[in-house]
Amino acid sequence: MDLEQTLASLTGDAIAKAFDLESADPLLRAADPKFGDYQINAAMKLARSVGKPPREVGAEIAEAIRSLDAVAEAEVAGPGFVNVKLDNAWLANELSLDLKGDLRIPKAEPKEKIVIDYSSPNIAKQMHVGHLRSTVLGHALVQILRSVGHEVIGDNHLGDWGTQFGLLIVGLETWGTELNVELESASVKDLEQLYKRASARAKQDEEFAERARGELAKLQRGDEANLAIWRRFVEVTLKTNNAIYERLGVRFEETLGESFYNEMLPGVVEEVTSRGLAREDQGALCVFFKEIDPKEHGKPKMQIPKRLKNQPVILRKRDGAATYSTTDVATIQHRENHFKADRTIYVVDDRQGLHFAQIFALAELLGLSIKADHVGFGKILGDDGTPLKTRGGDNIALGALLDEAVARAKALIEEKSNEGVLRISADELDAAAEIIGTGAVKFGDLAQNRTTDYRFDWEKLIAFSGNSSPYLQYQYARCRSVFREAGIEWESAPTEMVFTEAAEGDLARELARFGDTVARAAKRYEPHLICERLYELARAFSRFWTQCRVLGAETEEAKMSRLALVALTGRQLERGLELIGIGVLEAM
RNA sequence: GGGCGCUUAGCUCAGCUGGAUAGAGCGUCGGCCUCCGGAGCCGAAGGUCAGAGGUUCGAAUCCUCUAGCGCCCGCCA
Repeated sequence: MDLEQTLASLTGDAIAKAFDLESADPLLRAADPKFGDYQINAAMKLARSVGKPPREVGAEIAEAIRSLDAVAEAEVAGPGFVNVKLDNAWLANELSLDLKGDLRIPKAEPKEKIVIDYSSPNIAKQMHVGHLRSTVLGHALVQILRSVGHEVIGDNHLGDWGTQFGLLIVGLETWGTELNVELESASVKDLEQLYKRASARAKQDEEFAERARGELAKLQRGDEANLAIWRRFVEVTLKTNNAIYERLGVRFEETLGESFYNEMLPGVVEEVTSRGLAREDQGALCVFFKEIDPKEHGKPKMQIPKRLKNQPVILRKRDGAATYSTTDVATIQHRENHFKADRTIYVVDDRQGLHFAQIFALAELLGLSIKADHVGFGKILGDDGTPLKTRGGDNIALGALLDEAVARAKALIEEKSNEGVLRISADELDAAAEIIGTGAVKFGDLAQNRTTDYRFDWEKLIAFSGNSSPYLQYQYARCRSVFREAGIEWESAPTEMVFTEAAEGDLARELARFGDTVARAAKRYEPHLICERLYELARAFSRFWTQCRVLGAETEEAKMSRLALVALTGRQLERGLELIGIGVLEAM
């Protein structure tokens, strides 16, 4: 259900009617529980225009909304706050509808077609922690936006074209035999080693660098031999990455790397130039935003952001090669023209903020109407507050990171199983560890506000207590366990509810907020809101669990009602975790 | 030099369009297992929200300035 939207509209109408207004914003806010469930703060704002003291206005608002079915109590307090307590019977009915109606997540209006650009690893390099946030966040956003009704295309914009391939080809020629690396059997790790070596050599050895540039040029001209090598690089990298995507439960609708846009680049350059948006400078073709007047490009209302004025965008280097800016312009055009997308979202770290601001401004000047958002995020830091690396200073491979998470999960599951706290048998151990371990990594990442850097901490992640995914998975397993105990199918849970105990009402109030949270997470691109919601829900459930007997309830009606609460809790935990890409276990 | 961002409890972090006494987790201290799963529940201690001004009935939140830290800025992506 969409509790907040429903309440806001019900109370807003009531207020408008009471004060004879066209419409009114109730300024509805979730309240501190000691004051009620929600509070309406419109009285302070309305007081002036109505010409009455705020408290008096508040009293009238309280009076006006008291008759609503959804409202059990409404009282004015303090300077004019109106504290609202929800009606249990109304709430029970709404939650019952949620249970029958697949949670009734509110749909976004209008429905849009959205291309989400995420993960985007480079070819011939292992995926590392640097790709974790983009992959996990992007995947979560795909599912969240889909759940509110959008049509979403996930696109893996591979770094599969560029200068590294010249170096790789020459590196392979030079050290392939020595390092026992053959094209047919090379692993991504091998390629990464080759690249490092070649890159270092090129910095000191001009002749070597020149050879690399030569091979690159051949590749870019479409030389068959080099293309074959390049294809092999792509193939082996994708195969390795797919194993990781599989573990993460990530699937892309499209994998259109930079190379895909290659043949469109001259057209982009031509178009930008012919529209008078670019000019040559020091041999490079550049866009100088400070010289552009949007009015002359049919964009009278457009403001060029201040941050774009001081540096140009380079579309073509002195050597004639296009840059990633050009590719990104081609990409955004393709998303509008080919996919007919209404919106495109780039899940790429914050450091590229300026780049995307440039691309979006350029796209607008070129007359594109697609909406574009850069969903940036901060860095993952180690214990010492610097970007997370291995002791040797290398990036930590994503596969290795997941392995460690799973190993740590496994050790802890074994320990807890021995203590009798968990009931995971030996033959379920590996599968459970995989779900719990990878889930913990994802949750640890997604639970953070994406815009800030965060400190990666195994202890916190795998401690399995507090705000963590294992805690949520555990509460879910409890939900399922009651039904097994009761001998009732999980799918055919009772749906009618009656609340008598405080803990039931408290849990119901948490359950009522699920839809609003998903809607907000979708609107703001913030999966951490879902993490927060699920954690609040799980805590309320756990309190309910200690205070209310389910199977041992006093009456049959109470038992059925509590089973319904348990079922709805379980469904929200499962769906919420699914939205952020985390699996559950029926028992653990 | 220009631009973007950050600064909240001992530590790690939430805090939405401005609302009442700023919240969690971890850690610390103290309670709770005749009862459906204790990875649990209840409670306590712990804060000049970096600092100074301003707007407002009301500011952690909006504006300005200052300090500290981080990141970005023409031929890498």
